[in-house]
Amino acid sequence: MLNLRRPAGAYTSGNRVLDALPAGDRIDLIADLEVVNFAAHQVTHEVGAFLGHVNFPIDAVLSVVATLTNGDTVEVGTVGSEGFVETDAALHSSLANRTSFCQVRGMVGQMSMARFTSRMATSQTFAQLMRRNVRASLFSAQQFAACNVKHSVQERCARWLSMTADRVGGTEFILTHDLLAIMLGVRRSGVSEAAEALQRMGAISYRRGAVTVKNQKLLNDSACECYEACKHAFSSALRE
Amino acid sequence: MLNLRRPAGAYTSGNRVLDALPAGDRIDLIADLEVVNFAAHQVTHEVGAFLGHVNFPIDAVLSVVATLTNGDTVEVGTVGSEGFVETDAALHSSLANRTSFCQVRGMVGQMSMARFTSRMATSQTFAQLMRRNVRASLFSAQQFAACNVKHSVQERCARWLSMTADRVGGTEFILTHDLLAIMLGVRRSGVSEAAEALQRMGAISYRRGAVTVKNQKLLNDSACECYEACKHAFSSALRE
DNA sequence: GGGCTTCGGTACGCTTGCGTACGGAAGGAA
DNA sequence: TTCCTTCCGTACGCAAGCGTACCGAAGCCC
Repeated sequence: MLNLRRPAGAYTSGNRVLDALPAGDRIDLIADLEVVNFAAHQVTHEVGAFLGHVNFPIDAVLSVVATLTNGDTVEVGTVGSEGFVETDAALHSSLANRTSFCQVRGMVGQMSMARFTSRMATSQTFAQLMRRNVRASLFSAQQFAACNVKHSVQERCARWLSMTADRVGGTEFILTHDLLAIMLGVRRSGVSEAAEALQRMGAISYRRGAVTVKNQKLLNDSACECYEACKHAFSSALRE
Repeated sequence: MLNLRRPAGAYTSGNRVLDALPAGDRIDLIADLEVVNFAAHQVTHEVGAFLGHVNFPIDAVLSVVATLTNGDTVEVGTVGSEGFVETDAALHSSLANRTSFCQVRGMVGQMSMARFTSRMATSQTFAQLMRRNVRASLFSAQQFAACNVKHSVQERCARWLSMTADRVGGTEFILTHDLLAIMLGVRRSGVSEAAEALQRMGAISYRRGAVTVKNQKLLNDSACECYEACKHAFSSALRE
């Protein structure tokens, strides 16, 4: 997953945004990135907090959530190795607009805010990549807004599982129905029913606290269009 | 509304983002802005379109919508004189990620993409203001995502009407129940029922095709927290 | 003024999903 | 092993909102 040095200086970090940089820009990332492990449910930063560094997921999956005054929490963004969550940093702010936390445990490459800011200022390529990613995050949040009002619980479950499966390396990952329900803003038992249906059709199987994707295509097809839309938004942010 | 020149060179455009610029930066806005009138329902740009210019509303209200493959359309952002809709432009892209159109007719200050880009490059103050506004737009889209899944039709109606009332100069504006229903992603008759309730309590009154805010406080109090949250996000983007 | 379109009031049965609750089972802790 | 917590299956009545439909009225066009 993490390939610290290759002969031609083609350092790859494991984060696809950083790896989309031209090889020359990537070499000195070694000095800038500290690889840390995030545990599941570990909060990366609370809303309003000072952003000390920017997190570039390698095989971890991070979630951005909006917290309502009654304590309800709804997921408004998810990021894996195709991005980073600190959109505020890329918009020259060092205060977090939203809380985010680790959804699926794994490695994250951390860049200090100072290094990040300095790279933004000195490398147009870097800055442009970050901005494209912000664009994808905005698109994705907008898509979620429409999705949440137009698509069924089952479609949204499938969407979430599809998205997460893409971001996790393997086919199995840790997840309780309860947490997924909170992310989607629905009942726990609603998720249990949807998961049951997806399992019956052979798309997934699950045991206590973990999901396995059995048939990726079936799962994707059960998801609403928002899965493909967001996937496309993030992948084109890397290539464009 | 539009004050073309004042003695000390304190030109004000009527758009609060532009007017938040230091007086020195504002003077030459005269050359950069063309004030045009948008008709209700006029599309400012379709998704995927080339952005020829950036629209800074003066007394018009613009909406950003996500269009689903079945043709359903849901509002994912609204902007009045406190912002601008072309977040893509501020992120150095000249392609529109979303469709946007004029919700409430009125004046808009248009800046060509070339001028906008050049200002972004030459004035850090300008660029920073634009980025702050993008941040508010992102925050707002995220809030909508949570709102759409957690709040009732009536709360969301009140939220929308409160937001729009703030953006329109006066207390009355043109609006059909049908259009509001489309924006919120709900039934037309659902909006009619909510509007009836808001009218009964004395918050608004309406006639065929138009709404009048009778009691702003009552209306705000009927709205969900998302009204205040978004209002705060956009206003702090101007001050911070 | 007459005709036609658009808009809003209202109603119907129906579906989805909510809130809640209870019990069983998995699996970690002691 | 036993206990205890966490997680999931399932069920119930209920509320919100959907899809649809019909009608009358407002208001525009000719």
